Amino acid sequence: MRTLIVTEKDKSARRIAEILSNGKFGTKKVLNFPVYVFRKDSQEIHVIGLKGHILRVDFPPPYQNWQKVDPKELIDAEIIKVPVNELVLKALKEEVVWADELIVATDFDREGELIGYDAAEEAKRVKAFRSIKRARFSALTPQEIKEAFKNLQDPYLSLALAGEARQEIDLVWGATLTRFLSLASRRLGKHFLSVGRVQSPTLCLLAQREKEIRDFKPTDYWQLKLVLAKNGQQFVVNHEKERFFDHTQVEKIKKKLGEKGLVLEYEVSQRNILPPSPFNTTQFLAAASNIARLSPARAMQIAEDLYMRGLISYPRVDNTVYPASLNFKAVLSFLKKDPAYEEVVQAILSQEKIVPTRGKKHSTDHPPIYPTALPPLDSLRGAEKKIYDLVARRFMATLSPSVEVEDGVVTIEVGGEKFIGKGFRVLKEGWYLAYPFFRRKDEPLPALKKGDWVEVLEVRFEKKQTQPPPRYSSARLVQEMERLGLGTKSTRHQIIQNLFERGYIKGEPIQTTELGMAVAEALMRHMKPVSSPEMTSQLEDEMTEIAEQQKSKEQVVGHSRQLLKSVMKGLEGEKESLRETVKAGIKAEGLIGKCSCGGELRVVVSRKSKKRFVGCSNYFKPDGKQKCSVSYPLPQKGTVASTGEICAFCGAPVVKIINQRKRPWQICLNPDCPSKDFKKEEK
DNA sequence: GCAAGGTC
Repeated sequence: MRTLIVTEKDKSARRIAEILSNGKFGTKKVLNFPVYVFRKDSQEIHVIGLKGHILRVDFPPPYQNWQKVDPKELIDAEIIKVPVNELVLKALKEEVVWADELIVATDFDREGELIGYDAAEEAKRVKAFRSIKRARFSALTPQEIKEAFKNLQDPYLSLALAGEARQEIDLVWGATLTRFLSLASRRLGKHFLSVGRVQSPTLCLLAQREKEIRDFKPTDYWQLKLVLAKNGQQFVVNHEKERFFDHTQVEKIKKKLGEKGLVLEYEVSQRNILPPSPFNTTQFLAAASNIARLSPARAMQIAEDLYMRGLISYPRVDNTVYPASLNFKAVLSFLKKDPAYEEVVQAILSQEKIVPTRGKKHSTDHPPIYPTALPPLDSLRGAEKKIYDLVARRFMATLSPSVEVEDGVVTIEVGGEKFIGKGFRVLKEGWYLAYPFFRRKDEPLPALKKGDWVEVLEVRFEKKQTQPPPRYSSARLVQEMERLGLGTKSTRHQIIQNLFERGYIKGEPIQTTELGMAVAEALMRHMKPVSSPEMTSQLEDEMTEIAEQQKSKEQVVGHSRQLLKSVMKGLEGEKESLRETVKAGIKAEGLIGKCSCGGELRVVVSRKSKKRFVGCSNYFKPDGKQKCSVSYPLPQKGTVASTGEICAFCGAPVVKIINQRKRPWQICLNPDCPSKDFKKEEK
């Protein structure tokens, strides 16, 4: 008997061969693809790993011409399956010819079932099989694998069909609306405007936040702080009223303040800060962005590379709970060989009992991301090193003891007003030793007790502005997408990358471009279903129904097609307005305001100095001679955003400068504006 | 040149 086992990827093919053969297997190459070979009793077994999906869905060639086909026609068009990679398919078929029994051992989830189904269908086209069976397992452990192959099941057809429904619905909606929007706004070729079940709600989320920021009207407020000292040690306290919206009130208080303050209350308390949970993809991407300053797409690319080199475990994972089978001591013992980690490992091992943290998401797909080997000396550089270090440190942090801190709160009376001071001190470093990235600086209060007198050294009167909600960082966005059920662990970073490539978003934290705003507006107004995450959650429900045979694939896809038809009906006669919306958006990009000559002021980058400034669109008049020489300098760092406002003093446009990690900053563009002299005087 | 989902 010749048995062929097909898996989703090479790594699992090898692992399965290893487990079923008790380590005694050979490797051969078929068209350069590894095939793992062993014997069991009278059975000859080959294991081959695919590379994910082997087929993808598409429309037949006549539908490929965007100009000649009305997008509406795509809704009911035939859908064909085409090979993703001819070589993989060829290698599979060669093995199929050899075998007389087939076992599908792809991942046990919807997409895995579909990959297995496609593989089995392709195999059946080569020859008839005595049997096609399915091994179901949810982890690549010896127990699970051996059990699964002892209890072979039938393929789970309805689960595969649910996967097909997902593919077809995504294609039909994506292609129809992408083409419609692109044609309507005449954005063709590489400038096409994409629409999709996951990317579009994500864009709308960002656009809504952008709108809130744009519409936000900042209010001035003042803070009153005192620098105090006790026995020469300085500390800062805030007035109990944290924000004053009327500065005359602060002036009054300032006059009352004396040179001494009385301690009314002083409290010190201790608390523990628990170590972080193990890394799943989302948590990892968030940390890579916040700590290593890498985009999710870049971080994922590096993680995949480290995984392929055997240095970290599988990076595409939802699970945040280590399996019982993970040997912590073994990992710690190789980490200990790195001088940078030696002390940390010692601290972990010195605990009476090592208890790893657990996250909220518990599944058995893969273990959370952890280091699997120490990289050879100097083999990693730059970003690779950062990512490995992050994974190693996070792993060690999850096994480390809690951090112990001390909080101090003091209430001090000065001139009849109450001021509050807060102190913070780390008592035991705990997991900070492994993972120091978010360690707060110690800001201890001096030793104080009720009734003590302290000296007032300085009165600080600070003017501030209320802040709009923050922009999403890539890290926050990945987390938000996970929370809303948008995309998967393997696709979220790519979807965000896509939005960047389409020109819908830019920068970090993420800013929605004018084009992105225009597209989002069109989506929310005329393509409602794809503008919200509900389409995905509904699709998930319906796919469960297909898998459980409560609905047929045809029913679900058919219903989805009807809905799309009604969306397209609503778009009839909207082509012109869509085109105008998009056109206006593109024109508005970089626009700062009106020039006194009637021209438009926009951000221009000097060809010579590569520096940016604000220039007028009438710099050259059509006759090529006369010109408007109005220009304003700009700070060279940060994003420049139009506020639509003009300065009350000089009439020049007011812009917002958004600098990473600084608070947004509104300025009048005119460097000689009288308002600036006024401010100098105020200080 | 369309989507989203696997994997490299």
